[in-house]
Amino acid sequence: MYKISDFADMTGLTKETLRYYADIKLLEPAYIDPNNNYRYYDDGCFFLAILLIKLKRLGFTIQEMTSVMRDESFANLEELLLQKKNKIQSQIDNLYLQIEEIDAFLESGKEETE
Amino acid sequence: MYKISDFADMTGLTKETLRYYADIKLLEPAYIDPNNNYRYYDDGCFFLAILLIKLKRLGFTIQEMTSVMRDESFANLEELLLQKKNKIQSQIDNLYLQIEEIDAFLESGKEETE
DNA sequence: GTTGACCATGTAGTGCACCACACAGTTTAT
DNA sequence: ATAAACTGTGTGGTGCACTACATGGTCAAC
Repeated sequence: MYKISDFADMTGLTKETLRYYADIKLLEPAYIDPNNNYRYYDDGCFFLAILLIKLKRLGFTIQEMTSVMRDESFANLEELLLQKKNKIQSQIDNLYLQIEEIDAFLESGKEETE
Repeated sequence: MYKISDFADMTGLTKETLRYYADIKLLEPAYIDPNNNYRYYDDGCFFLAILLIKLKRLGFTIQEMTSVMRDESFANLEELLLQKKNKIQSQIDNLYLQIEEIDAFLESGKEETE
């Protein structure tokens, strides 16, 4: 069992982030001492934290990560990853549309000065 | 000279947005009556508003639009559009990296279950 | 001249993902 | 036993681009 500072060092997350993740029930401590409310994390939490950090790098939002965490067996992890891929692809498509619109705008500007 | 509600109807921006744009000096009224502080917009403002709305559709942030507006002659508009294109391209590149990472993660998951 | 529509200001709230701080209780080391 | 280091809670702030009030003054129509 690790206290919050130790766990912060282990994971690279800050204590504040851990407190925040606990508040929003994204990553809850394995045990909370009822006497002083100290949070205690264990190796299961560590595994989950590593996964969270990985997902964060993959562009997952807190909400999306919460979906992953709610599914304790991770049976749907692959499905959620595929969903996320589709979301990112949509974002890319939208950004390409913006580029096209900018190109069109640049072209229209040129015509006016011709 | 148009009062704020008329100008809001003309542009499709809300009164609140116009007030906000005035506050941050993105789009200032042509005249402010010193007696009652009423904002009055003119056709020059209308031209600028149309440009702003266009830029917003192209993905420009308020800060980026402010850069455009500061340059009254719009001599640098093309340059700023090209800069924005590059920024969007970077975003796209990053999103592709995220997709690649998700693919790698999916692959690693498959290996583990083999 | 009074009602209703309009205008102003200022403040607070939205969603995201935290960070920073003040204050107070607890634990650990000496 | 005391001081340092740690923990907790709660509140407010960040940046973005607004939106939504509440309150009060102003203008136009009848």
